[in-house]
Formats: sequence, C-alpha cells, structure tokens
Amino acid sequence: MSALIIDKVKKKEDIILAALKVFAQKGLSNATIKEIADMAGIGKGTIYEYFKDKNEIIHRSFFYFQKLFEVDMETILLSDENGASKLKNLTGSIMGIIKNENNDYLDLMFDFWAEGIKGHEKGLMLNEMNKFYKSYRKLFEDVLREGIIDGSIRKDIDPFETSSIIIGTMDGVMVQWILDKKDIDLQKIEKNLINLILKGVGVSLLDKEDSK
Amino acid sequence: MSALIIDKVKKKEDIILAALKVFAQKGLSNATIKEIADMAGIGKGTIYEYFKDKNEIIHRSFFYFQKLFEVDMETILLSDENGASKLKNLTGSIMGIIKNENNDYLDLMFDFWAEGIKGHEKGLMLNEMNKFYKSYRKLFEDVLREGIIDGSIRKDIDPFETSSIIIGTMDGVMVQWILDKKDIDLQKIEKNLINLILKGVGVSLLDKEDSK
Amino acid sequence: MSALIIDKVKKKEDIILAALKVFAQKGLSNATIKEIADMAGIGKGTIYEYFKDKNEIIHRSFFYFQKLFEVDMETILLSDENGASKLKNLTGSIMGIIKNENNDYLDLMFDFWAEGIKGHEKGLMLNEMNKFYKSYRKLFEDVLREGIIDGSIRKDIDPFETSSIIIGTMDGVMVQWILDKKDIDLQKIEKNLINLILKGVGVSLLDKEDSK
Amino acid sequence: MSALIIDKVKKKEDIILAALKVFAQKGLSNATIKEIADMAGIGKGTIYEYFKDKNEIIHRSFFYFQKLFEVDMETILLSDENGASKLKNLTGSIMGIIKNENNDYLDLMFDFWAEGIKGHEKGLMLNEMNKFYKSYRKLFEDVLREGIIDGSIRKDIDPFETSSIIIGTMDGVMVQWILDKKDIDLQKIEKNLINLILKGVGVSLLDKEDSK
DNA sequence: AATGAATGAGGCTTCATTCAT
DNA sequence: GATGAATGAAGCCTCATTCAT
Repeated sequence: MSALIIDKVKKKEDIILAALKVFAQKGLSNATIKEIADMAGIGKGTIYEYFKDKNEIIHRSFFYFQKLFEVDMETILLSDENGASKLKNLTGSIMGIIKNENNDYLDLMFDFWAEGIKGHEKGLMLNEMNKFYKSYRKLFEDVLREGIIDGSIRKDIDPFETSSIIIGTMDGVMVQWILDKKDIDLQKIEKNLINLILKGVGVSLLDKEDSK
Repeated sequence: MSALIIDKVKKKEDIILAALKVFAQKGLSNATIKEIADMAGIGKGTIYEYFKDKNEIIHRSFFYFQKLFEVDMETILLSDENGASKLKNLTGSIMGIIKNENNDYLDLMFDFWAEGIKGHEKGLMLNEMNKFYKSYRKLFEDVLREGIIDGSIRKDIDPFETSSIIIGTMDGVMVQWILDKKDIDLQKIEKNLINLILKGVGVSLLDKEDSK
Repeated sequence: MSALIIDKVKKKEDIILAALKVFAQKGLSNATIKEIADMAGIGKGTIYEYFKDKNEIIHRSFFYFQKLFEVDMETILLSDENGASKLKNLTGSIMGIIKNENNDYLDLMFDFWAEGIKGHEKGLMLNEMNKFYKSYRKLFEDVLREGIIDGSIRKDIDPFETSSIIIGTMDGVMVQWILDKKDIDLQKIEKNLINLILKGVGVSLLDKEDSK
Repeated sequence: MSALIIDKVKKKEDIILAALKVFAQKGLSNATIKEIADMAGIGKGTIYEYFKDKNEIIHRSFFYFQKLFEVDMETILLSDENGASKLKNLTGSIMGIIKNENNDYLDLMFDFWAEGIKGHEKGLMLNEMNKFYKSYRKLFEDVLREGIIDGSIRKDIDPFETSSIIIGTMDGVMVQWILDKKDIDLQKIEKNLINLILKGVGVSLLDKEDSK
C-alpha cells in the first residue's frame, strides 16, 4: 500500500522529468502531451492518471525545476567566517549550480519566467517565483548585514538593493551563457564576478596611493 | 507612390506594435493572429498582406523590440570624461531605457530569449541576439580598457569578462523588476548598482584605515 | 462607341485566354483569380468588371474551349465523295485538331469533363457538352448512313451506336496521348485508327481466301 | 493484435470508400475533410489518425479506384481460343467492368485524369496511370500478336498502336456514357464496338462481291 | 474604367482531453 | 491501472469578392 503510493509519486516524478526535457527542447506551448508521454515511455492517456491537465504538468515541472536551484545554505551560513567570505561562498555555490546543472533544463528558465508573468495561472507561478527571489535576497541581505557588522562589508551600501543586484548579476551572466556558450566562459566569469562584487572596478584615491 | 510605400511601411509598423502588445500579454505561441488583427484594428486576412506568416511577425517584432534597446552611445563615448565616468554614464543610460520603457513590451524579453534558443528559426534570432550582446560587451570592454589606461579603472580586472558581468547585472535586475515591480525599486537599484560596480561591496585594508 | 464594345469584347477574350492557360496549369479549383489577372496583365479587381464571379469565368472558358474543337465540316460534307471517304476525312480532321492544338489547353478536357458532371452549374455545362457530343454523333451518323446508301459502308452496322464509338475512339486515344505523350505517337495512331475503323482487325473468310 | 491491424486496415478502407463517394460528388478539390468524415461516420480529427493529409487520401483513393478496373485476365488469356476470340472476350470483360461498376465512383475517372497531369504530386499519379495504361496496352498487344500468328487477326495492323486505339475506344464511349447515360446505351454500344473492332465499318471489294 | 487593399468565410490541420477496453 | 483511438475546438492561412480611390 505504502509501496503503491511511493510508486505513484515516483511515476509523477518520472513524468515531470520527461516533461522538463521536452519543455526545454520545444518550449512550454509547443511541447505536446504525446511527446512527453513518449519521453517518459508511457502512453498518452496515462499522463492524465497523474495530472489533471497540461497546465498542471507545467506547474509541477516549474516547482521541480525551482528545487534544482535551492542550495543547501546551512553549511555556509553557519560557518564562522566573516560576511565577505560567506558572500563569496554563497556566490560561488550558486554559480556552481548554474555551471554544473545537467543543463538540459537550464534553458527552461526563460520559459518559466515568461509563463510566470503571463500564462493561465500566472498568479500561482509568479507568486512562487517572487517567494523564491525574496528568500534569496533575504539570504544575501543577511550576509551583507553580517559583513557590515563584522567590518568586512562596506557600511555605505544598501543591503536590500545590493542583494538584489548581486543575484541579478548571476542571472544575467547565466542569460548570456545560455545564449552563447561558446563565447561565454562561466569559469572565468565566476572569478571576475566575485572580484567585482567585492572590490568593484573603480580605482579609489587610496588605491592610487596604494599603487605608488 | 512614395506615399503608398510610406503607408505600407507605416502599416507594417502598426501591426508589429499591435503584435508586440498581444505577444507581451499572451506569449508568442498563445497569441493568435485574430488577436493581433483586432489589436491593430484590422481584419484577420489583412495581416497576411503584410507578413508571410505568424513566424515572420514574430521575427519582425523581435527586431523592432531589439531596436528599443539601442542607445545612442555617441555622446557618451565621445565625451572627454575618463573611463570610469563613461562607464557610469553608459550604465545609467541603459538603466534609463529599462526604466522608461513603455513597458507593455518589456515582458517580452523572456519570450524572445526562450524563442531564440528554441522555436523554428532558432538560428536567426539566436544569432541576432548574440550579435546584440557581443556589440554591447564590446562597448563596455572598450570603456573599461580606456579606464584602465587613464587610471580610472583597476588594472587587475579582465575587461572582457567584466563587461559581460556588468551587462548581466542590468539584465538580472531587470528580471527581478519585471517579476515583482512592487518589491523592486529600479531607481534605488540604479544608484547602488553603479556604486557596486565601481567600488564593490568589500572593505579593503585601506578602506579600513580610511574609516579610522 | 462601337469601338468601346469591341474593346470590351476583346478584353473578355483576353481574360478567357489567360484563364484557360492558368486553368490548364493548375486545374479549375486551384487556379486563383490573382493568377488569371497576372496572366492577363491586368489588376485583380478588373476581372470583376468583365465577369460576375469565378464560376462565370469557368463557364465562358468552357464555351471558348469548346469552340476550338469545332471543325468546319462544310467542305467535307458537301464534297461528292462517298460516305467512307467522308468518314475518313472527318476523322482525319478531328485528329488534326487534337494533334495541332496549341496544347496548353488540351489538358483542360479532363477538368471540364469533371466540372461538367459536378460543379456548381453542372446542368449548364453538362447540357452544353451533351449538345456538343450529340451534334458530333449526328454528323458521323449522317455520314455513315450516306455510306450505307452509297455502298461504301457496311449495311449491318448501327449508325447511331457506331458514331458514338468512332468519336469515343478519338477521345480515348487523346486521353492516352495527354497522359503520356512520349509513349503515344498520334501520327501513327491516326493511320491505324482510320484503318481499324474501316476494316477492323479481324480476318474474314474472304480475307483468308484473298491472302492465298 | 492481429485484429487491431485488420481493424486499422479496415478503417482506412472505410475512409477511402467514403472519400471516393464524396470526391465523386464534389470533385477532388471541392470535397472537404469534414464531408469525408461525415460520410465515413467518424470525427474530422479521426481522419488524421489514418492519413497524413488530404493529399494522401487522394492518392490512396486513386490507387483503390484503379484496382476496381483490374480484370482477372487469366481465364481469358489461358483459354485455347484464337486471338480474335480472346480480343472479343477481353473487350467484353472491360466493358463489363465499366457497365457494372457500382458507379458512384466512375465519374472520378475525369478527376483523376485531371489531377494526374496537374496537382501537387503529379508525378506519382501520372506515373501510376501510365503504368496502368502500359500494362493494358501490353495485354491487348499480346493478344493481337497471337491472333496475327493464329491467323485470326489481320497481318497488316500495328499491334502496338492498335491496342492503344482499342483501349481508347472503351475509354471514349465511357466518357460519353458518363456524360449522358440517357442517350448512350452501353449494352448496345458493346455489341457494335466488338463488331467494329473486328470487322470495321468499311465495305471491301470482297464484301461487295459477297453481297451480290 | 481600373485597381489592389481589405476582408472574413471557410478549409486544413493540430492536439489536449476523454473514455472504452 | 494503462492505453491509445476518437474527437472537436481552435488556430493558421487562402482566396474570392468588395469597394474606395
């Protein structure tokens, strides 16, 4: 009995994984139920034993997709490093997810963003996305505040806006990478990115003196 | 005669503007020709007097959309300010476009990104997007190099990777803003963003001494 | 004034000739008004100044087409040859039309046959076709009777049925010729055809004796 | 399993039979998928489970239609009658098919002829038609040669051209019959046709003497 | 008189969903 | 529970016809 439930759950996951692959190849609208069923190795009708309709598959796929980006932050946040170090580790972790992602799925980011602000159950997905971003921002915000207190992060920054910017930076380079994997080298980007976040690109007066 | 050509061009543009609105509301796939025609205030069949098929509308809309993001860089680039100042102005200009954009259209960014890497004529649009990003990166790269030479930008950054990151930063905050215009205040973001790019968030030893 | 009427008539004929060409290439249903107008070197709308609708063009084209097959029989029929000779000449004349026909049009035979027994104004065209065939049969019937009387045609044939058969023979070889002009040599066919009609293929007892 | 295959084949045939009826009534181009589906007693979409598109239906219908005209020649050809008798039987057989054909379909002859030399996949059908006619001509040609050898057919005819003519004769009377079933009596035609083929209509010198 | 831009009815086709097996 | 045959709503596109110029 319990086994049956597990099987049911397992099969739903199988279908979602198949759906994610097809969605990533064709886009949410252009993917057909037939294609998803074929990819999952089951019959077209069977899909409907596990999901109400195509929309539900999209939403479940979205939730599943989102989980792939959840980092286990505990080890980072509970370490006794200073804020700047934690920020560095956090950033590295997220870049690692993007980089290592078994990236049949990553392309879907765009589709879900697009679907989130349009689509039938717009509200549901948009809400979930915003929750996702909010928690991310909170994470970075906390680390930034910690750094301000421990003196490793500049006092004159706004932790809230800045957290938004740092996260954006990673999304943004991901976009360019997805669009042009040949031209963009995520490995190199990562180093420069952390460098930029911590030190900026500008030269201060002190830097100048430093360089004397 | 000349008037007719102008009218023809004008009408194509009208249709594209209508299409952009509908695409932004419904998504590229879900938008129907009927909806576009209605939005343009013309008959369904008329669309086909101006465009071969729906795909052509999508592509033309994309090109039109892309033009909205083209900034007139000349005044910035030809000024006699130093590289850091130019970088600041450039960033501000682009943020200005995002901010001021008559934002029925901005949502489409996601759809075009998604369509670019999928969709039927994937190659065409992807190519165009990459050209767009390449030229943007080149722009920033040149300014960064200029700054390195004039001493306003740190020597130890990689101009190519960094240009990619800076552009990404703006795309990334745009994403969050589109998804949640209530929570994200682009105005404030802009200031912090330029600040972050120039100075970073980290505190150097010199900063620390400075703060004494 | 009279010139204007003539112009009008001339232009109708131009359109019909254009229509015939397009019909022959594309078929009645698949030919478009635009194609006909282009072929006639006039505007699409102009067609409707001369014809009520596409159906009228089809019918007028049919009538025009039919005229191409009308032979001037007088010289043949009024000659003082015997029936068999007249039959031979008549057959040769018709084969000549088929053979010499500027054969962009000949293919249309099938379309008109098909349209005649279906199509919107089925009755009209079918009636016309049957009138055409009736008069042809009458022609041959009269010649056959003449031959029976003058002793050049066998007494034991049925002039009515036989006229139908002789005409059919020519239609039938035309069909094969249209379908496969490489394999079918109308020139040779013609000789054999007249031979067959007059003498048949069978060997009579008398023939046998004759061949001794 | 085997039953399923049979059912699938059976259903395809049902659809083709329905299509043939509708095609015969409306013409190939004017027949709609909806009409075919209705005639077959199934849903519009179901058609596409069995056929790729309308064109495939047309082609399959054509092949099916063509089979209706295939005669089982064996019994005729293997008989020990002479060539002339075989010719007579062959002709009678074919006339029988035309006559007895459950003739909702016969009208389609024109449409297929027309489609064959135009239409999208012109080559395919034309080729098939020509194969059909070629094999028919070969059949008659062989019989004629046989007759020439056994002395029942005149030596001075060309078997190839003549076979073409004889087949044409039957097509030709079929045309007249289809166009005007009231006026044309196939029954009577048949007798006269065989008579004409064997003896011709002309009176030879020998005939004349014979009639003394 | 001549035109061609505009139109929408109507055709073909796809595909999410149902349901009988 | 699993399936896929059947379905029809809905979308794209064509094209005969109208009509303002």
